[in-house]
Amino acid sequence: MRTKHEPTPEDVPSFAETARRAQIVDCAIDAIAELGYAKASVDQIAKRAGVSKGVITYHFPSKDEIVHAIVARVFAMGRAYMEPRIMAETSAPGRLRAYIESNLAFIDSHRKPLIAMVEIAVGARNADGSLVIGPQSLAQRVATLEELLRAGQKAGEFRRFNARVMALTIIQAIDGVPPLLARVPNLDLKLHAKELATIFTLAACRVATGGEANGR
Amino acid sequence: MRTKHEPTPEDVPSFAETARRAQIVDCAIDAIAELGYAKASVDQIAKRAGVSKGVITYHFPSKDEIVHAIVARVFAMGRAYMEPRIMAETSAPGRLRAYIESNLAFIDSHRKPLIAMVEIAVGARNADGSLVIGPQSLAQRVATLEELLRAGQKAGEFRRFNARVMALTIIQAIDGVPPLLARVPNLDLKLHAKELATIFTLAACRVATGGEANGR
Amino acid sequence: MRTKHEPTPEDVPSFAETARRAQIVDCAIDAIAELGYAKASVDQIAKRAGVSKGVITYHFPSKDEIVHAIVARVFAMGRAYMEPRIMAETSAPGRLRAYIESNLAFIDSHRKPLIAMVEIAVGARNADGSLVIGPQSLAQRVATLEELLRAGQKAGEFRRFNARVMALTIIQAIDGVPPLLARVPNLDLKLHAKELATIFTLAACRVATGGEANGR
Amino acid sequence: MRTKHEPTPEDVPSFAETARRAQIVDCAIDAIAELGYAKASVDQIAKRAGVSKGVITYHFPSKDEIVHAIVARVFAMGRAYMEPRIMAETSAPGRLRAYIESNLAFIDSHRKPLIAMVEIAVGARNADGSLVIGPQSLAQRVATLEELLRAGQKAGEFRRFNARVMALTIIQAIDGVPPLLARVPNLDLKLHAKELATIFTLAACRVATGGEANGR
DNA sequence: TATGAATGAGAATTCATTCAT
DNA sequence: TATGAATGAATTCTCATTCAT
Repeated sequence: MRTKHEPTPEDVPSFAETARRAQIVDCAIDAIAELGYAKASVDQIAKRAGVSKGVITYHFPSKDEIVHAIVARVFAMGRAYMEPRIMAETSAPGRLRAYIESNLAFIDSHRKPLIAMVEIAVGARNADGSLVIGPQSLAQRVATLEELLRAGQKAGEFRRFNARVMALTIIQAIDGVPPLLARVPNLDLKLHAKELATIFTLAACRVATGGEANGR
Repeated sequence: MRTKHEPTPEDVPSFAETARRAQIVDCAIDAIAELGYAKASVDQIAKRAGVSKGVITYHFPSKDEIVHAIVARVFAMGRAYMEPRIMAETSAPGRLRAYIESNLAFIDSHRKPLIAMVEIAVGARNADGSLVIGPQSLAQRVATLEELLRAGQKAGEFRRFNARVMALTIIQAIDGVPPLLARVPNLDLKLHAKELATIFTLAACRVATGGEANGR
Repeated sequence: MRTKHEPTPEDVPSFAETARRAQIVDCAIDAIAELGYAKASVDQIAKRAGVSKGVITYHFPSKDEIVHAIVARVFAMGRAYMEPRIMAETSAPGRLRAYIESNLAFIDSHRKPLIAMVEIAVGARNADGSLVIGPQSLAQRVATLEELLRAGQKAGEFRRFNARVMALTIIQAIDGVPPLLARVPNLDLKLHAKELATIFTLAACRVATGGEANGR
Repeated sequence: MRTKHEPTPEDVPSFAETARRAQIVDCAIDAIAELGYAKASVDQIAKRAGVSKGVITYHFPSKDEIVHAIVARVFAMGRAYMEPRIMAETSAPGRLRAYIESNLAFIDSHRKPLIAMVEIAVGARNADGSLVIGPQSLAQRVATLEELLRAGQKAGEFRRFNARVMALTIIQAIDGVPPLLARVPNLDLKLHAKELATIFTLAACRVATGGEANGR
């Protein structure tokens, strides 16, 4: 997979190598977002990258690995964007609101990658037929949000509810946005984020504070 | 083009014809739900139906028509299931709850068709590249729910909120369920439905009634 | 191929049978002329006849037999049309002119069948790969015309030329007309026939300058 | 889309590319001439070229393009062969004779390509159903020959006749030869050409008896 | 006789992957 | 590293033919 007579340490990819891979991943995202997963052939990706098809297979032994690289990259970018924004808040409702709003803001500023992710989520299968974006990815995100919610319940800021189901529901509502974007491109995501945050704040908080939850 | 003394109408398909088409649609749903849209070839559908590949094309001139038949059928079944259950309620919160719960109940009792619908929604393209399940399908469902919400606002049962966005959000939360099912098959949908209904009741109702909304 | 318990003599086809076969042959001619041989499927023929596909195969065990029936019918009709018109002339040039003009007149009044014949001539192959309209059909027509020409030479009405080649050339010029019609539908065939007749009369008759014309 | 320091023009196909395309066109000609257009599948062409089926589609995105390449090539070769031979003559009868003889000589020395052309002319349809070799190709050839004939009339070398019809007739007589070859392979084309040239020279040139020949 | 469902072979085309240069 | 030619499997669709009713 690598040339054997490499003098530098085996597994440290060169700068050029890294750049090429990044470029290919970018172009693959473009292709998948625009053409759909099924029509995003290696040819199309190569055309967008302005290189020959061979280059792709040189850097990514199989198409699956491109897909995995896309998934890994977008998840990493999402976490990097959201985490500081969530942690900047100190109250549980603040963190919940930050979770929802930063997630949608990330989606808003990375529309193509997220449309591509949706295509991959539904269309891409591993060689054995299993989904590329399987239950684990979701479970991990649910667990993180669940923890946030439970902390709020422990602190008495949230009412008693099934944290697992609430987390799942919030994530579903968020994950529904990218496919929506593919169909309604001029959607106002800021407004949408505010509304979602309000809805779930109203739903999670102790009743008396419901009215205030909407204010900022 | 036909013998002149033909008494029966031209285009009434025979019982056998109808049954075959239904069987093929069923098997196509199975194949798509299990293999994903991309891998659900006509061969696979034929294998599941226990007939030769030619039978499929005999009854459906092209694969696209099978997909359209699936979509039409599932939408029709969904409406048939939900409408009476929603109309049985008289209060706006009751109808909202009925909307959510009957929708998830329908999903629960038709898991495969709805997983197939998700595959189609994201993976299937018309010959011109456009999505088979386009913005119109969504817009129509949103409009229906929006009307329900507005009626509640007019009656003073719901607080003031952007009905369009709320409707969109509710539908998103519901539409997020089938892909969830594909990943977490043992999900408790009854619980999920209750929780969703509570969440959106809390979010939609005038604050004072929030607590009651959860009770039944 | 026939029902066995037929009380009437075995091989006398009933009137209905004959009519059906004629109708099918007609529709096959239409289909081939309009769609081209390759696209003239049994389905298309059946649709034009307003019967089910099975009817076709019932009366014609294989598609090849339909094609052979077309060829036989058109050849027979052509001979029936031309022979009396040729024989009505007594001089050799008169017969030559009658041959050419009656042939083109027949083509003119049977455009579809002759366009179909062209399609068959080039597109149709027997199971063994040989052409359906093979060398024999041509050879027979050439022989007939050759005889006519030789008779004229013997009578001193025609100059000395290679009768075989002249016959071939005339028939080629005639056979070139139907494909021409498919491309130039508003061709004036009467004019064309006159011109052809003149050309070959000039070429065949004894004239003073005949010898020089051949010189270089 | 290409590396920036690329000195060579974008669309100049490599030598190997050109050679492959030529080879494929050659093999397609063979296949069509031997099997007929309908049976000349991509598989057959690939088999003759000794390559896999994929190679064909790699160099020619669709089968239609192979056909168009054949047509373009044969027309170009024909013109290249005939033009100098015609222009070498100075008299109108000389040019007419050269036209006919060089055309048949070209046919004689390129039998397979011309049999293939006939197959394509009748069997090949564009995606929209129109003939691949349509009226324009013919019209263009007719126009060229018509001009030649008119020049001879203007110079007083040819008698008065309808130049359009004469041109059409000559071309038909010539175009009838390749299908003849498919049926009578041992045809003496030299003799045939001489005879055709004589026939049309007799028919076109000013002669004393010309008037009578037309009479009845 | 007639119907129309069923069959299976064969067609074009797309595409991930391999490989020599 | 990069290129682009080559491969062969997979897929959709067409169609002549068979067959039960």
